[in-house]
Amino acid sequence: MTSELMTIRQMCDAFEVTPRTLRFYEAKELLFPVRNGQKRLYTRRDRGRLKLILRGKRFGFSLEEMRQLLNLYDRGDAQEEQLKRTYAVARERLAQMERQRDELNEAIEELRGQLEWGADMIASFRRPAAE
Amino acid sequence: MTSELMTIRQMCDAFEVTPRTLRFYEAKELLFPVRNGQKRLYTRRDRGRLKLILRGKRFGFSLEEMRQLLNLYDRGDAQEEQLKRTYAVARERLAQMERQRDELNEAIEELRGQLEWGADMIASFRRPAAE
DNA sequence: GTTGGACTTTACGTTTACGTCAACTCCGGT
DNA sequence: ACCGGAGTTGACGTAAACGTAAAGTCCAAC
Repeated sequence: MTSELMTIRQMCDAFEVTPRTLRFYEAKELLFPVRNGQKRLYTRRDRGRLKLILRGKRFGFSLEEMRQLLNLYDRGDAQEEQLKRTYAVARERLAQMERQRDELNEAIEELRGQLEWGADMIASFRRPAAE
Repeated sequence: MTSELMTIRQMCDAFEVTPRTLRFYEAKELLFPVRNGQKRLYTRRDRGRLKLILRGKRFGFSLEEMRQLLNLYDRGDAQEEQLKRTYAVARERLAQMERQRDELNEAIEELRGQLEWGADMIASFRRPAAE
């Protein structure tokens, strides 16, 4: 079923993305499907890359960041230095996400505070410069 | 010092925004400074609104949402129904933020998991379709 | 042989919240 | 009269990640 080469539609169904997305990723040099005449055919390598791309997206990596990471390890020269760099990038992103989460939590607490006062919060919308 | 009417620069310094921002908010009908000839003069009302706008931004409200909320309570008809609607909007937003935070936490956990495996995570970048 | 899908390319549109000019206009000071 | 600074309008630019037509190609089925 999961044949060696997949059409764009099979890919879309498998990964829940649109054809536009796959072409877009190709234009951004994230995927390199082979061609059968006009048609794109996605290899196992493309599927692997796409899987990582989507995972990266969940982590908040930009497409450009993913492209760089993928290309880094695609050249086969996955030496110590390169590995460490990827590792560093990932840890940095993790730190960013944690900061973002903390900010979000602060905002939540603040908003929750307003709401707990009940109608007082609403009043603040009516008497803006009350203080 | 905090005179009744403030120039655009005074506003910028007071709220740490750029002139562009204030004009933008005006174009979006969030602020309504009066004019002294060419120049904009911001009233106490504008300052109150701006304060709420910036607070709203921290809560993740879009400018359009803030405009609606402000206008709602600006018409003076802050009746029960209207109040409840604002309250509802705020609670909904809070729920959104909590969902967002939860998703972020999941992603963080997932990424942290990868990192804890150390170099194995990096390896996953080399053997995409390993599974 | 033609119709219908599936696929293709090209290219402009969308969203949000401003940034960044360019070209004025106005006002106080010298 | 002239200059500099502050303020103004208008318009185009930016970023990300695609969406959405428009128009053409290709192959199998009828």
